[in-house]
Parts: sequence; C-alpha cells; structure tokens
Amino acid sequence: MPRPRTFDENRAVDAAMRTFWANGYEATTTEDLCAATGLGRSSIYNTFTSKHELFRRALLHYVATMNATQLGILDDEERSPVERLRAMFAAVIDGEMATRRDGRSIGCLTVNTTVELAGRDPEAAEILDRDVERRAAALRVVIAAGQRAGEIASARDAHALARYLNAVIGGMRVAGQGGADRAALRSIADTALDALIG
Amino acid sequence: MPRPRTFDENRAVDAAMRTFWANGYEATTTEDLCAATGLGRSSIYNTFTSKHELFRRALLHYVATMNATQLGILDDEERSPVERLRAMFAAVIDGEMATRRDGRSIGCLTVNTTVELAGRDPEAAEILDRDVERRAAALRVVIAAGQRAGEIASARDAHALARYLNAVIGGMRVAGQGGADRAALRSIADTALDALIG
DNA sequence: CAGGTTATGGATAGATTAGTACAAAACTAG
DNA sequence: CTAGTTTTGTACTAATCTATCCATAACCTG
Repeated sequence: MPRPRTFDENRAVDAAMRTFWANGYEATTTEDLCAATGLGRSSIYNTFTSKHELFRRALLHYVATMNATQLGILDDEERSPVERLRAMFAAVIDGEMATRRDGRSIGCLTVNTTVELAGRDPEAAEILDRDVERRAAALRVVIAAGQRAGEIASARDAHALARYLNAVIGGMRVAGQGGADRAALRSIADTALDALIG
Repeated sequence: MPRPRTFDENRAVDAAMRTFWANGYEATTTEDLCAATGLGRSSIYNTFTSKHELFRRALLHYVATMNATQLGILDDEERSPVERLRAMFAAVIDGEMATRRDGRSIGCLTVNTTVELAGRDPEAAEILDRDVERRAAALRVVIAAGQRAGEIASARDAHALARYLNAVIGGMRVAGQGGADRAALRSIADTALDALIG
C-alpha cells in the first residue's frame, strides 16, 4: 500500500560515495549530494536520516566493493603469491589512473577518510580499522604462502611485511593525489617488492 | 606613530598551523583560529586577510620548519648515507608519536593537505609540489652517495628510490593516523630499507 | 476505485560560517 | 601632552549549512 521509491537506494549510495571520495566529507554539501544522486532533500533525509549516516553508508559501500576487488585478487588461487601481489599493485595503479583529473587522482576513500576524519569520528574509525585488518589478514596469507614457496626471500614475519605493503599502498595513494603518474607509481610498487623478493 | 601589535605574528601562524594540522582546513573555523592564536577576529583579518591566506602562511611555515628538520638530517655529513635515512625515519616516527592522542596521530600537514585540498586549491598544490621536489632532491643525493659507497645495493636509479622512500613516509603518516604504534611504524621503516640495502 | 501509507518537492527554520564596519583604545614621535 | 596612525573588541552582515515541515502526489492492496 505504501508508495514505492522511484530510485535505487544502492545507486544513490554509490553516487554519494563518489562525491565524498572526490571532495571529502566536510567539503561535500547536502546540495552536492542531491545533485549527485538526483534526489531531493526530502528523499535523502527520509532514506538516510543525516549527512553523516549517508557518509557511513557510502564508506561501507566503498570497502565492500572497491577494496573487496583487491581482496579477490589476493585470493586468486590461479596465480603464484608474488604474482598476486603484483596484480594487486597493478589494480591500485589502475584505480589511481581511473580517477585522475587535472593531473591528480582522488586517491582512495579509506585513506582520505583516515586522514580527514578518523581522529574525530569513531564510527568511521571503526569501519576503517576493520578494513585495514581485513586487508592485512589477506596480505599475510599471501605473504606466508610466498615464503613457503620460496618466492619471497625476506625473513621478516608475515605480519610485518603485510603492514609494510599496506603502508606502501597508502603512500602510493597519497602520491597519486600529489600528481604521480603511472610510471612513477609503477616504479614505487616495483621497488617496494624488492624488500620482499630481495 | 602607529600602535604596535601586541602579539607575535610568527607565534600566531604557528598556532594556526597546529589547528589546521589537527583538524584539517574545512573543519577549522575562524573561531577555532581565534581561540588557538588568542587573537580577536579583527586582528586575524587585519593581519592575514582571510582564512585561506592564513592557511597558506601556516602551510609555508610547516614546510619551512618541520620538513626542514628532516632535510637537515639528510644533509648531516657526520653520518653515513644509510644512517641518515635511518635517522630520517626515526624522526618521522618520533613526530608521529609526539602528536598522538587517543591512539592516533594527526599525521603530517603536507600529507593531510595533499589529501584534503591539493585537487581544488592550486596555491596549496604548488607549495606541496615544491616541498615534494625538495625532499626528493635531498633523498636522491643521499641515495646516490650510498650507492657509490656500496652501502645501498639496489641497482635502481636514485630517482626511483627517492620516490619510493617518499611514498613510504607518506604511508607511515597515514598508518599513524590509522592507529599504528611505534613498533608498527618502526617495522615498516625497517622493512622499507630492505629494498635499498638488500 | 477507494483508502491507507509513503515518497516527494518546495518552502523554511535555525544555526553556523567567513568576513566587515566602526568606534574606541593604545602607542609613538615630535 | 598631543596628533596621527594602527590595533583591537564588539556588534553586525550576508551567505551558507544541515535539517525539518507540510501539503500534495503517487502507489499498492483489497
């Protein structure tokens, strides 16, 4: 009996995600969100209750989709461990290039949110912490497999190497926002793997 | 004949810098800046003309002081090249620990600004680009010296290695804001150097 | 087709924002 | 001590921000 929605909630969250991603939380206005989603204020507040809650949904959507793609690459049994790490870096670089405009990328929403909000938004911080842990766990599995197979020569434990690779990815994201091009990012990734392969 | 200022302009810029550093550009209000500097609105606008201009001054102050300290470490002729790189990482880690509150650091103002503003603030972007270039240049000198001395085994050219180290530093900054503790940051730095030393 | 329920659009509220106007205070040079 | 200049505090403006209110439209079920 109720009047049904004329829009797809997931599409709206996706559009909001892209806006927050490109502009950050504070610099995104509710009107920006209306324009991006094509919805009116009423529909947005009726569906998502607040800007902050819509952001939370957008961030969850991001980690569930974008970063999940990277986890899929790490889980790909078809490739050897090091090949998976290379593929993951390649995906990061492709992502940076895909969002490039005026010589700079918009980076990664989780990195951007860590920098802008983690210190004063516990809800966002919790989502980010969980995501980091998931990524680190996936990396540890691949690294340990690589060590067993002899592909990874580093004697450092998988925990430390996973943390390190996570940091490198974050650094590449910042570099992309700072204007690094594909060749620069590729050379960062290649160099980073030297620490594992030797 | 004119009435003199009762405050030190540099101290005001420094206080503003810390506020922008901790909270970001957008989330810092002019009232925050009044509270942090101890000045009234009139004094701030009379001296700095706008929030944006004060931010520009604060960012310049940051790169001139905080990052200059790191450049000083890289130029320290007393130490061997690799020792300089280790000292630089140690300084980064100490900096992250010094601004830690509630388990997270506030990172680095240049990284934070790259993430929050570089894409839509050409003035900030220019300052950041120059700073990255200065840091990369100093790193290249140290790396080349290390390669000549045989301390750095990597055959990659100094440009690529400098870019890589810069990215790692940025990644450590993000990790610090994400909650990484001293041991975690130290392990990232140590692992990162494996790529140069072998 | 009618009744109940929700979605929607437009107007609006209330707070907060960056920035300004202005008068009075304060200082120094003569 | 006084004239001249700048600083400074207070009050204010105008815009913008998030969020809400309410009347109307739209839809499904029975």
